[in-house]
Amino acid sequence: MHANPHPLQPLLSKVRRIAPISVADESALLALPHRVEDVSANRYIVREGDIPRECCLLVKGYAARSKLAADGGRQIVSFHIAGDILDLQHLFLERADHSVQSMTEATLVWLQMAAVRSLVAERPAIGTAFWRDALVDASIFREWVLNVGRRDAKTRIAHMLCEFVVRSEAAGLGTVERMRLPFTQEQIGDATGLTAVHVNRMLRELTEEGLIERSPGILRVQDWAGFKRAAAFNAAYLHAAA
Amino acid sequence: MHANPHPLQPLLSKVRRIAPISVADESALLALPHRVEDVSANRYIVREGDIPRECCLLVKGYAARSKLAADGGRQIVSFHIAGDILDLQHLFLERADHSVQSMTEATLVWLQMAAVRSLVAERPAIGTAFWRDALVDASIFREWVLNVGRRDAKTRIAHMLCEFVVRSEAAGLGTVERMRLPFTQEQIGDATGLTAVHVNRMLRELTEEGLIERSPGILRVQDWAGFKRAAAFNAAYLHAAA
DNA sequence: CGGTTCTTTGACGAGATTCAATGCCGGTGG
DNA sequence: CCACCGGCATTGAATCTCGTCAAAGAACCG
Repeated sequence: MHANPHPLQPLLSKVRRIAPISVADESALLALPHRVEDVSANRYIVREGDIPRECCLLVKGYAARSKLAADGGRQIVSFHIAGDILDLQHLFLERADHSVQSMTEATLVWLQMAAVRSLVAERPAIGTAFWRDALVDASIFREWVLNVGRRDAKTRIAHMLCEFVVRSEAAGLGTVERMRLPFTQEQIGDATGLTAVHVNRMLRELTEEGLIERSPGILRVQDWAGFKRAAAFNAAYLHAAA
Repeated sequence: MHANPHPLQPLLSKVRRIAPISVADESALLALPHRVEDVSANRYIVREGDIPRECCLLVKGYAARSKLAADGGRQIVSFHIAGDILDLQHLFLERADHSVQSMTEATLVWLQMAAVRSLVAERPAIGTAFWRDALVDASIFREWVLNVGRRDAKTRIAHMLCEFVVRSEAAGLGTVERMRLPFTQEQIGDATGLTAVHVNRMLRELTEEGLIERSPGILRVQDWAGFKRAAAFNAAYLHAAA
Protein backbone atom coordinates (compact mmCIF):
# COMPACT_ATOMS: atom_id res chain seq x y z
CA MET A 1 0.00 0.00 0.00
CA HIS A 2 2.67 2.45 -0.99
CA ALA A 3 1.59 5.81 -2.21
CA ASN A 4 4.62 5.78 -4.50
CA PRO A 5 5.65 2.25 -5.38
CA HIS A 6 9.20 1.93 -6.60
CA PRO A 7 9.35 2.50 -10.37
CA LEU A 8 11.29 -0.73 -10.83
CA GLN A 9 8.63 -2.78 -9.04
CA PRO A 10 7.12 -4.18 -12.26
CA LEU A 11 10.58 -5.36 -13.31
CA LEU A 12 11.12 -7.00 -9.95
CA SER A 13 7.79 -8.81 -10.24
CA LYS A 14 8.74 -10.01 -13.66
CA VAL A 15 12.18 -11.23 -12.55
CA ARG A 16 10.55 -13.05 -9.65
CA ARG A 17 8.24 -14.78 -12.10
CA ILE A 18 11.23 -15.82 -14.23
CA ALA A 19 13.46 -17.11 -11.45
CA PRO A 20 13.75 -16.69 -7.70
CA ILE A 21 16.50 -14.34 -6.58
CA SER A 22 17.85 -13.51 -3.14
CA VAL A 23 16.87 -10.52 -1.05
CA ALA A 24 20.31 -9.02 -1.65
CA ASP A 25 19.80 -9.43 -5.39
CA GLU A 26 16.42 -7.76 -5.14
CA SER A 27 17.92 -4.79 -3.34
CA ALA A 28 20.67 -4.51 -5.91
CA LEU A 29 18.10 -4.55 -8.67
CA LEU A 30 16.01 -1.83 -7.09
CA ALA A 31 19.14 0.24 -6.47
CA LEU A 32 19.87 0.54 -10.19
CA PRO A 33 20.25 4.15 -11.30
CA HIS A 34 17.33 4.94 -13.54
CA ARG A 35 15.16 7.64 -14.92
CA VAL A 36 11.43 7.50 -15.50
CA GLU A 37 9.81 8.83 -18.65
CA ASP A 38 6.18 9.12 -19.64
CA VAL A 39 5.46 8.98 -23.33
CA SER A 40 2.27 9.41 -25.34
CA ALA A 41 0.93 6.85 -27.79
CA ASN A 42 2.72 6.08 -31.06
CA ARG A 43 6.10 7.49 -30.07
CA TYR A 44 9.39 5.96 -31.09
CA ILE A 45 11.27 4.60 -28.08
CA VAL A 46 14.12 3.07 -30.06
CA ARG A 47 14.65 3.57 -33.77
CA GLU A 48 16.13 1.00 -36.11
CA GLY A 49 19.76 1.95 -36.63
CA ASP A 50 20.13 3.71 -33.28
CA ILE A 51 23.02 3.00 -30.96
CA PRO A 52 21.21 3.10 -27.61
CA ARG A 53 23.15 4.15 -24.56
CA GLU A 54 20.49 3.14 -22.07
CA CYS A 55 18.34 0.07 -21.54
CA CYS A 56 14.61 0.46 -21.48
CA LEU A 57 11.87 -1.16 -19.44
CA LEU A 58 8.14 -0.79 -19.86
CA VAL A 59 6.43 -0.30 -16.53
CA LYS A 60 3.03 0.90 -17.72
CA GLY A 61 1.14 0.83 -20.99
CA TYR A 62 1.77 -1.09 -24.19
CA ALA A 63 4.57 -1.13 -26.76
CA ALA A 64 5.56 -3.01 -29.88
CA ARG A 65 8.72 -3.79 -31.76
CA SER A 66 8.58 -3.47 -35.52
CA LYS A 67 10.60 -3.62 -38.69
CA LEU A 68 9.97 -2.03 -42.06
CA ALA A 69 9.95 -3.82 -45.40
CA ALA A 70 11.46 -2.17 -48.45
CA ASP A 71 8.00 -1.51 -49.92
CA GLY A 72 6.96 0.42 -46.82
CA GLY A 73 5.09 -2.47 -45.26
CA ARG A 74 5.42 -2.72 -41.52
CA GLN A 75 5.82 -5.91 -39.53
CA ILE A 76 5.28 -5.91 -35.80
CA VAL A 77 7.56 -8.62 -34.42
CA SER A 78 6.38 -8.53 -30.82
CA PHE A 79 4.16 -6.60 -28.48
CA HIS A 80 4.95 -5.72 -24.89
CA ILE A 81 3.06 -5.09 -21.71
CA ALA A 82 3.84 -3.63 -18.31
CA GLY A 83 6.87 -5.26 -16.74
CA ASP A 84 8.48 -6.30 -20.01
CA ILE A 85 12.10 -5.65 -20.78
CA LEU A 86 12.08 -3.75 -24.05
CA ASP A 87 15.66 -3.79 -25.19
CA LEU A 88 18.10 -5.36 -22.82
CA GLN A 89 19.70 -6.75 -25.96
CA HIS A 90 21.62 -3.53 -26.43
CA LEU A 91 23.76 -4.61 -23.53
CA PHE A 92 25.56 -6.77 -26.07
CA LEU A 93 24.43 -5.61 -29.49
CA GLU A 94 25.50 -2.18 -30.57
CA ARG A 95 23.01 -1.14 -33.20
CA ALA A 96 19.24 -1.52 -33.03
CA ASP A 97 17.97 -3.89 -35.72
CA HIS A 98 14.35 -2.85 -35.18
CA SER A 99 12.25 -0.05 -33.78
CA VAL A 100 10.28 0.06 -30.56
CA GLN A 101 7.16 2.18 -30.31
CA SER A 102 4.61 2.94 -27.66
CA MET A 103 1.10 1.83 -28.60
CA THR A 104 -0.61 3.71 -25.79
CA GLU A 105 0.42 6.27 -23.24
CA ALA A 106 3.24 4.50 -21.45
CA THR A 107 5.73 4.81 -18.64
CA LEU A 108 9.31 3.81 -19.32
CA VAL A 109 12.27 3.32 -17.07
CA TRP A 110 15.68 3.93 -18.58
CA LEU A 111 18.64 2.18 -17.01
CA GLN A 112 22.27 3.07 -17.51
CA MET A 113 23.78 0.36 -19.62
CA ALA A 114 27.03 0.30 -17.65
CA ALA A 115 25.16 -0.16 -14.38
CA VAL A 116 23.16 -3.05 -15.77
CA ARG A 117 26.32 -4.66 -17.14
CA SER A 118 27.93 -4.50 -13.69
CA LEU A 119 24.78 -5.82 -12.07
CA VAL A 120 24.58 -8.91 -14.24
CA ALA A 121 28.32 -9.49 -13.85
CA GLU A 122 28.22 -9.24 -10.07
CA ARG A 123 24.89 -10.92 -9.48
CA PRO A 124 24.73 -14.09 -11.55
CA ALA A 125 21.18 -14.91 -10.48
CA ILE A 126 19.99 -11.66 -12.03
CA GLY A 127 22.12 -12.25 -15.10
CA THR A 128 20.56 -15.66 -15.47
CA ALA A 129 17.05 -14.25 -15.11
CA PHE A 130 17.72 -11.64 -17.79
CA TRP A 131 19.31 -14.21 -20.07
CA ARG A 132 16.38 -16.53 -19.56
CA ASP A 133 13.99 -13.71 -20.38
CA ALA A 134 15.87 -13.12 -23.64
CA LEU A 135 15.56 -16.82 -24.46
CA VAL A 136 11.81 -16.76 -23.86
CA ASP A 137 11.64 -13.74 -26.13
CA ALA A 138 13.42 -15.75 -28.82
CA SER A 139 11.00 -18.62 -28.34
CA ILE A 140 8.12 -16.23 -28.91
CA PHE A 141 9.75 -15.00 -32.12
CA ARG A 142 10.00 -18.59 -33.33
CA GLU A 143 6.32 -19.09 -32.65
CA TRP A 144 5.59 -15.94 -34.62
CA VAL A 145 7.58 -17.23 -37.58
CA LEU A 146 5.36 -20.31 -37.49
CA ASN A 147 2.28 -18.15 -37.02
CA VAL A 148 2.80 -15.90 -40.01
CA GLY A 149 4.43 -18.61 -42.10
CA ARG A 150 2.09 -21.55 -41.79
CA ARG A 151 -1.28 -20.62 -40.33
CA ASP A 152 -4.29 -19.25 -42.18
CA ALA A 153 -5.57 -15.79 -41.41
CA LYS A 154 -8.22 -16.67 -38.85
CA THR A 155 -5.99 -19.02 -36.88
CA ARG A 156 -3.17 -16.52 -37.04
CA ILE A 157 -5.19 -13.68 -35.59
CA ALA A 158 -6.71 -15.91 -32.94
CA HIS A 159 -3.25 -17.12 -31.96
CA MET A 160 -1.90 -13.63 -31.60
CA LEU A 161 -4.87 -12.68 -29.43
CA CYS A 162 -4.47 -15.82 -27.32
CA GLU A 163 -0.87 -14.94 -26.63
CA PHE A 164 -1.83 -11.41 -25.77
CA VAL A 165 -4.54 -12.52 -23.37
CA VAL A 166 -2.37 -15.14 -21.66
CA ARG A 167 0.56 -12.81 -21.16
CA SER A 168 -1.66 -9.98 -20.04
CA GLU A 169 -3.43 -12.19 -17.54
CA ALA A 170 -0.08 -13.43 -16.18
CA ALA A 171 0.92 -9.81 -15.70
CA GLY A 172 -2.30 -9.15 -13.79
CA LEU A 173 -3.81 -6.81 -16.35
CA GLY A 174 -7.22 -8.42 -16.54
CA THR A 175 -8.82 -11.77 -17.23
CA VAL A 176 -9.44 -13.88 -20.28
CA GLU A 177 -13.11 -12.99 -19.88
CA ARG A 178 -12.34 -9.31 -20.15
CA MET A 179 -9.07 -7.77 -21.26
CA ARG A 180 -8.01 -4.39 -22.45
CA LEU A 181 -6.96 -4.69 -26.09
CA PRO A 182 -5.28 -1.45 -27.16
CA PHE A 183 -4.56 -2.41 -30.78
CA THR A 184 -6.20 -1.12 -33.91
CA GLN A 185 -7.08 -3.68 -36.55
CA GLU A 186 -4.29 -2.25 -38.64
CA GLN A 187 -1.81 -3.04 -35.88
CA ILE A 188 -3.17 -6.56 -35.55
CA GLY A 189 -2.63 -6.85 -39.28
CA ASP A 190 0.94 -5.59 -38.95
CA ALA A 191 1.57 -8.26 -36.33
CA THR A 192 0.06 -11.08 -38.35
CA GLY A 193 1.17 -10.13 -41.84
CA LEU A 194 -2.36 -9.35 -42.99
CA THR A 195 -4.27 -6.28 -44.14
CA ALA A 196 -6.57 -4.41 -41.79
CA VAL A 197 -9.51 -5.26 -44.06
CA HIS A 198 -8.91 -8.96 -43.78
CA VAL A 199 -8.33 -8.72 -40.04
CA ASN A 200 -11.74 -7.14 -39.78
CA ARG A 201 -13.40 -9.96 -41.70
CA MET A 202 -11.71 -12.64 -39.60
CA LEU A 203 -12.59 -10.90 -36.34
CA ARG A 204 -16.18 -10.80 -37.49
CA GLU A 205 -16.11 -14.54 -38.14
CA LEU A 206 -14.54 -15.27 -34.75
CA THR A 207 -17.23 -13.15 -33.18
CA GLU A 208 -20.05 -14.81 -35.16
CA GLU A 209 -18.74 -18.20 -34.06
CA GLY A 210 -19.30 -17.14 -30.48
CA LEU A 211 -15.64 -17.35 -29.53
CA ILE A 212 -15.04 -13.70 -28.70
CA GLU A 213 -16.93 -10.50 -28.13
CA ARG A 214 -15.55 -7.09 -28.96
CA SER A 215 -16.15 -3.60 -27.82
CA PRO A 216 -13.82 -0.66 -28.46
CA GLY A 217 -10.53 -1.34 -26.68
CA ILE A 218 -11.89 -4.46 -24.97
CA LEU A 219 -11.70 -8.12 -25.86
CA ARG A 220 -13.89 -10.68 -24.14
CA VAL A 221 -13.20 -14.33 -24.80
CA GLN A 222 -16.54 -16.11 -24.59
CA ASP A 223 -15.28 -19.63 -25.12
CA TRP A 224 -11.67 -19.98 -24.04
CA ALA A 225 -11.31 -23.66 -24.90
CA GLY A 226 -12.85 -23.12 -28.31
CA PHE A 227 -10.79 -20.02 -28.93
CA LYS A 228 -7.55 -21.79 -28.08
CA ARG A 229 -8.58 -24.57 -30.43
CA ALA A 230 -9.34 -22.12 -33.22
CA ALA A 231 -5.95 -20.53 -32.58
CA ALA A 232 -4.03 -23.83 -32.44
CA PHE A 233 -2.68 -22.30 -29.27
CA ASN A 234 -0.35 -24.19 -26.96
CA ALA A 235 1.25 -22.02 -24.32
CA ALA A 236 4.37 -24.20 -23.98
CA TYR A 237 6.42 -21.75 -26.04
CA LEU A 238 5.91 -19.06 -23.42
CA HIS A 239 7.88 -21.21 -20.99
CA ALA A 240 5.52 -20.19 -18.22
CA ALA A 241 7.44 -17.00 -17.75
CA ALA A 242 5.94 -14.40 -20.00
CA MET B 1 48.01 -28.54 -39.76
CA HIS B 2 46.72 -30.95 -37.17
CA ALA B 3 45.84 -34.40 -38.31
CA ASN B 4 43.07 -34.33 -35.68
CA PRO B 5 41.95 -30.80 -34.96
CA HIS B 6 40.15 -30.39 -31.66
CA PRO B 7 36.43 -31.14 -32.07
CA LEU B 8 35.55 -27.87 -30.38
CA GLN B 9 37.65 -25.87 -32.83
CA PRO B 10 34.64 -24.67 -34.88
CA LEU B 11 33.01 -23.41 -31.69
CA LEU B 12 36.19 -21.59 -30.72
CA SER B 13 36.35 -19.93 -34.13
CA LYS B 14 32.77 -18.85 -33.77
CA VAL B 15 33.28 -17.45 -30.27
CA ARG B 16 36.34 -15.55 -31.51
CA ARG B 17 34.20 -14.01 -34.24
CA ILE B 18 31.59 -12.99 -31.67
CA ALA B 19 33.92 -11.47 -29.09
CA PRO B 20 37.60 -11.70 -28.21
CA ILE B 21 38.37 -13.88 -25.21
CA SER B 22 41.58 -14.51 -23.30
CA VAL B 23 43.92 -17.43 -23.81
CA ALA B 24 42.85 -18.82 -20.44
CA ASP B 25 39.21 -18.60 -21.55
CA GLU B 26 40.06 -20.40 -24.77
CA SER B 27 41.72 -23.20 -22.86
CA ALA B 28 38.76 -23.51 -20.53
CA LEU B 29 36.43 -23.68 -23.50
CA LEU B 30 38.44 -26.43 -25.18
CA ALA B 31 38.66 -28.33 -21.90
CA LEU B 32 34.87 -28.79 -21.74
CA PRO B 33 33.85 -32.41 -21.36
CA HIS B 34 32.13 -33.43 -24.56
CA ARG B 35 31.23 -36.28 -26.80
CA VAL B 36 31.24 -36.30 -30.57
CA GLU B 37 28.44 -37.84 -32.60
CA ASP B 38 28.07 -38.31 -36.31
CA VAL B 39 24.52 -38.37 -37.62
CA SER B 40 23.06 -39.01 -41.04
CA ALA B 41 20.75 -36.61 -42.88
CA ASN B 42 17.21 -35.94 -41.66
CA ARG B 43 17.70 -37.15 -38.11
CA TYR B 44 16.11 -35.56 -35.10
CA ILE B 45 18.72 -33.99 -32.84
CA VAL B 46 16.26 -32.44 -30.42
CA ARG B 47 12.54 -33.09 -30.46
CA GLU B 48 9.88 -30.57 -29.50
CA GLY B 49 8.83 -31.40 -25.94
CA ASP B 50 12.15 -33.01 -24.96
CA ILE B 51 13.96 -32.05 -21.79
CA PRO B 52 17.55 -32.08 -23.05
CA ARG B 53 20.30 -32.91 -20.59
CA GLU B 54 23.14 -31.88 -22.87
CA CYS B 55 23.88 -28.90 -25.06
CA CYS B 56 24.56 -29.44 -28.70
CA LEU B 57 26.94 -27.82 -31.17
CA LEU B 58 27.14 -28.36 -34.89
CA VAL B 59 30.72 -28.75 -36.04
CA LYS B 60 30.14 -30.14 -39.52
CA GLY B 61 27.20 -30.29 -41.90
CA TYR B 62 23.86 -28.51 -41.87
CA ALA B 63 20.87 -28.48 -39.53
CA ALA B 64 17.54 -26.71 -39.11
CA ARG B 65 15.17 -25.89 -36.31
CA SER B 66 11.51 -26.41 -37.04
CA LYS B 67 8.02 -26.33 -35.55
CA LEU B 68 4.87 -28.09 -36.63
CA ALA B 69 1.50 -26.47 -37.25
CA ALA B 70 -1.68 -28.21 -36.16
CA ASP B 71 -2.56 -29.08 -39.77
CA GLY B 72 0.75 -30.89 -40.21
CA GLY B 73 2.47 -28.01 -41.97
CA ARG B 74 6.10 -27.58 -41.06
CA GLN B 75 7.87 -24.28 -40.49
CA ILE B 76 11.63 -24.12 -40.45
CA VAL B 77 12.53 -21.25 -38.12
CA SER B 78 16.28 -21.22 -38.72
CA PHE B 79 19.01 -23.13 -40.45
CA HIS B 80 22.46 -23.79 -39.06
CA ILE B 81 25.94 -24.35 -40.40
CA ALA B 82 29.23 -25.63 -39.03
CA GLY B 83 30.23 -23.79 -35.86
CA ASP B 84 26.71 -22.86 -34.85
CA ILE B 85 25.39 -23.39 -31.38
CA LEU B 86 22.24 -25.44 -31.81
CA ASP B 87 20.54 -25.31 -28.46
CA LEU B 88 22.43 -23.53 -25.74
CA GLN B 89 19.02 -22.23 -24.76
CA HIS B 90 18.37 -25.39 -22.77
CA LEU B 91 20.85 -24.08 -20.26
CA PHE B 92 17.97 -21.97 -18.98
CA LEU B 93 14.81 -23.35 -20.58
CA GLU B 94 13.74 -26.77 -19.54
CA ARG B 95 11.57 -28.02 -22.34
CA ALA B 96 12.34 -27.80 -26.05
CA ASP B 97 9.78 -25.61 -27.84
CA HIS B 98 10.93 -26.76 -31.27
CA SER B 99 12.76 -29.59 -32.99
CA VAL B 100 16.26 -29.61 -34.41
CA GLN B 101 17.08 -31.84 -37.34
CA SER B 102 20.15 -32.58 -39.41
CA MET B 103 19.73 -31.65 -43.08
CA THR B 104 22.86 -33.47 -44.24
CA GLU B 105 25.32 -35.86 -42.69
CA ALA B 106 26.56 -33.90 -39.73
CA THR B 107 28.95 -33.98 -36.81
CA LEU B 108 27.65 -32.88 -33.45
CA VAL B 109 29.39 -32.17 -30.19
CA TRP B 110 27.39 -32.71 -27.04
CA LEU B 111 28.38 -30.78 -23.95
CA GLN B 112 27.34 -31.57 -20.42
CA MET B 113 24.91 -28.90 -19.39
CA ALA B 114 26.34 -28.61 -15.87
CA ALA B 115 29.85 -28.06 -17.23
CA VAL B 116 28.66 -25.33 -19.56
CA ARG B 117 26.76 -23.66 -16.73
CA SER B 118 29.91 -23.60 -14.60
CA LEU B 119 31.94 -22.32 -17.53
CA VAL B 120 29.72 -19.34 -18.21
CA ALA B 121 29.49 -18.62 -14.47
CA GLU B 122 33.25 -18.68 -13.95
CA ARG B 123 34.31 -17.11 -17.23
CA PRO B 124 32.16 -14.06 -17.86
CA ALA B 125 33.75 -13.33 -21.23
CA ILE B 126 32.55 -16.69 -22.51
CA GLY B 127 29.16 -16.16 -20.93
CA THR B 128 28.90 -12.82 -22.66
CA ALA B 129 29.87 -14.35 -26.00
CA PHE B 130 27.20 -17.05 -25.65
CA TRP B 131 24.60 -14.53 -24.56
CA ARG B 132 25.47 -12.30 -27.47
CA ASP B 133 25.15 -15.25 -29.81
CA ALA B 134 21.67 -15.93 -28.45
CA LEU B 135 20.76 -12.27 -29.05
CA VAL B 136 21.94 -12.46 -32.66
CA ASP B 137 19.84 -15.58 -33.04
CA ALA B 138 16.84 -13.64 -31.80
CA SER B 139 17.56 -10.84 -34.26
CA ILE B 140 17.55 -13.38 -37.07
CA PHE B 141 14.18 -14.68 -35.90
CA ARG B 142 12.80 -11.16 -36.03
CA GLU B 143 14.03 -10.76 -39.58
CA TRP B 144 12.35 -14.04 -40.45
CA VAL B 145 9.05 -12.81 -39.00
CA LEU B 146 9.36 -9.83 -41.33
CA ASN B 147 10.40 -12.08 -44.19
CA VAL B 148 7.47 -14.46 -44.05
CA GLY B 149 5.04 -11.79 -42.87
CA ARG B 150 5.58 -8.96 -45.28
CA ARG B 151 7.60 -9.93 -48.33
CA ASP B 152 6.31 -11.50 -51.53
CA ALA B 153 7.40 -14.98 -52.51
CA LYS B 154 10.30 -14.07 -54.75
CA THR B 155 11.80 -11.55 -52.37
CA ARG B 156 11.29 -13.93 -49.50
CA ILE B 157 13.19 -16.78 -51.12
CA ALA B 158 15.95 -14.47 -52.31
CA HIS B 159 16.30 -13.08 -48.80
CA MET B 160 16.58 -16.50 -47.24
CA LEU B 161 19.25 -17.44 -49.80
CA CYS B 162 21.14 -14.20 -49.22
CA GLU B 163 21.29 -14.90 -45.52
CA PHE B 164 22.44 -18.42 -46.16
CA VAL B 165 25.19 -17.30 -48.51
CA VAL B 166 26.43 -14.52 -46.24
CA ARG B 167 26.54 -16.69 -43.14
CA SER B 168 28.15 -19.55 -45.03
CA GLU B 169 30.79 -17.30 -46.49
CA ALA B 170 31.56 -15.87 -43.04
CA ALA B 171 32.03 -19.42 -41.79
CA GLY B 172 34.45 -20.10 -44.62
CA LEU B 173 32.24 -22.61 -46.42
CA GLY B 174 32.54 -21.16 -49.89
CA THR B 175 31.96 -17.90 -51.73
CA VAL B 176 28.96 -15.97 -52.93
CA GLU B 177 29.97 -16.98 -56.45
CA ARG B 178 29.76 -20.64 -55.57
CA MET B 179 28.20 -22.10 -52.43
CA ARG B 180 27.00 -25.51 -51.40
CA LEU B 181 23.21 -25.34 -50.94
CA PRO B 182 22.04 -28.55 -49.29
CA PHE B 183 18.32 -27.74 -49.18
CA THR B 184 15.51 -29.25 -51.21
CA GLN B 185 12.94 -26.87 -52.63
CA GLU B 186 10.49 -28.29 -50.15
CA GLN B 187 12.80 -27.27 -47.30
CA ILE B 188 13.19 -23.80 -48.77
CA GLY B 189 9.40 -23.67 -48.84
CA ASP B 190 9.21 -24.76 -45.21
CA ALA B 191 11.60 -21.95 -44.31
CA THR B 192 9.72 -19.29 -46.25
CA GLY B 193 6.14 -20.34 -45.65
CA LEU B 194 5.59 -21.34 -49.28
CA THR B 195 4.91 -24.55 -51.18
CA ALA B 196 7.68 -26.38 -53.00
CA VAL B 197 5.87 -25.77 -56.28
CA HIS B 198 5.87 -22.04 -55.81
CA VAL B 199 9.49 -22.06 -54.66
CA ASN B 200 10.35 -23.76 -57.91
CA ARG B 201 8.59 -21.11 -59.96
CA MET B 202 10.28 -18.26 -58.12
CA LEU B 203 13.72 -19.87 -58.39
CA ARG B 204 13.15 -20.17 -62.11
CA GLU B 205 12.34 -16.48 -62.33
CA LEU B 206 15.40 -15.49 -60.29
CA THR B 207 17.47 -17.66 -62.60
CA GLU B 208 15.89 -16.20 -65.75
CA GLU B 209 16.61 -12.72 -64.45
CA GLY B 210 20.30 -13.61 -64.40
CA LEU B 211 20.65 -13.21 -60.66
CA ILE B 212 21.53 -16.78 -59.76
CA GLU B 213 22.53 -20.03 -61.40
CA ARG B 214 21.64 -23.41 -59.99
CA SER B 215 23.00 -26.89 -60.23
CA PRO B 216 22.12 -29.71 -57.88
CA GLY B 217 23.33 -28.84 -54.40
CA ILE B 218 25.12 -25.71 -55.63
CA LEU B 219 24.05 -22.07 -55.75
CA ARG B 220 25.99 -19.52 -57.78
CA VAL B 221 25.07 -15.88 -57.36
CA GLN B 222 25.72 -14.24 -60.72
CA ASP B 223 24.83 -10.71 -59.72
CA TRP B 224 25.33 -10.16 -56.01
CA ALA B 225 24.28 -6.51 -55.98
CA GLY B 226 21.16 -7.28 -58.00
CA PHE B 227 20.37 -10.33 -55.92
CA LYS B 228 20.61 -8.39 -52.67
CA ARG B 229 18.34 -5.77 -54.17
CA ALA B 230 15.81 -8.39 -55.24
CA ALA B 231 15.97 -9.82 -51.72
CA ALA B 232 15.66 -6.45 -49.97
CA PHE B 233 18.66 -7.76 -48.07
CA ASN B 234 20.49 -5.67 -45.50
CA ALA B 235 22.95 -7.66 -43.40
CA ALA B 236 22.70 -5.35 -40.39
CA TYR B 237 20.43 -7.78 -38.56
CA LEU B 238 23.21 -10.37 -38.53
CA HIS B 239 25.20 -8.03 -36.29
CA ALA B 240 28.35 -9.04 -38.16
CA ALA B 241 28.62 -12.12 -36.00
CA ALA B 242 26.72 -14.87 -37.68
C1' DC C 1 18.97 -50.39 -63.76
C1' DG C 2 14.84 -50.06 -61.09
C1' DG C 3 12.96 -47.44 -57.51
C1' DT C 4 12.78 -43.31 -54.95
C1' DT C 5 13.22 -38.65 -54.19
C1' DC C 6 13.45 -34.20 -56.13
C1' DT C 7 12.43 -30.90 -59.82
C1' DT C 8 9.64 -28.94 -63.22
C1' DT C 9 5.46 -27.54 -65.58
C1' DG C 10 0.35 -26.75 -66.49
C1' DA C 11 -4.46 -25.97 -65.22
C1' DC C 12 -7.45 -24.64 -61.88
C1' DG C 13 -9.12 -22.91 -57.41
C1' DA C 14 -8.94 -20.56 -52.92
C1' DG C 15 -7.54 -17.18 -49.75
C1' DA C 16 -6.01 -12.73 -49.19
C1' DT C 17 -5.28 -8.03 -51.26
C1' DT C 18 -6.77 -3.91 -53.34
C1' DC C 19 -9.87 -0.36 -54.23
C1' DA C 20 -13.67 2.12 -52.90
C1' DA C 21 -17.45 3.65 -50.24
C1' DT C 22 -20.05 4.08 -45.98
C1' DG C 23 -20.69 4.37 -41.14
C1' DC C 24 -19.21 5.11 -36.49
C1' DC C 25 -17.14 7.39 -32.63
C1' DG C 26 -14.58 10.81 -29.99
C1' DG C 27 -12.62 15.23 -29.97
C1' DT C 28 -12.68 20.18 -31.08
C1' DG C 29 -14.17 24.62 -31.96
C1' DG C 30 -17.71 27.88 -33.34
C1' DC D 1 -24.87 22.34 -27.97
C1' DC D 2 -24.04 20.83 -32.19
C1' DA D 3 -21.54 20.71 -36.57
C1' DC D 4 -17.47 19.29 -38.31
C1' DC D 5 -13.40 16.47 -38.71
C1' DG D 6 -10.16 12.66 -38.57
C1' DG D 7 -9.20 8.11 -37.40
C1' DC D 8 -11.01 3.61 -37.20
C1' DA D 9 -14.26 -0.12 -38.39
C1' DT D 10 -17.05 -2.30 -41.73
C1' DT D 11 -18.62 -4.04 -46.09
C1' DG D 12 -18.72 -5.25 -51.21
C1' DA D 13 -16.62 -6.18 -55.71
C1' DA D 14 -12.83 -7.12 -58.55
C1' DT D 15 -8.21 -8.82 -58.79
C1' DC D 16 -4.06 -11.34 -57.98
C1' DT D 17 -0.80 -14.13 -55.65
C1' DC D 18 -0.07 -18.36 -54.16
C1' DG D 19 -1.85 -23.16 -53.23
C1' DT D 20 -3.64 -27.56 -54.91
C1' DC D 21 -3.77 -31.29 -57.93
C1' DA D 22 -1.70 -33.91 -61.35
C1' DA D 23 1.75 -35.67 -64.32
C1' DA D 24 6.16 -36.06 -66.43
C1' DG D 25 11.10 -35.69 -66.36
C1' DA D 26 15.78 -35.60 -64.02
C1' DA D 27 18.95 -36.96 -60.57
C1' DC D 28 20.42 -40.08 -57.13
C1' DC D 29 21.20 -44.68 -54.79
C1' DG D 30 21.69 -49.19 -53.87
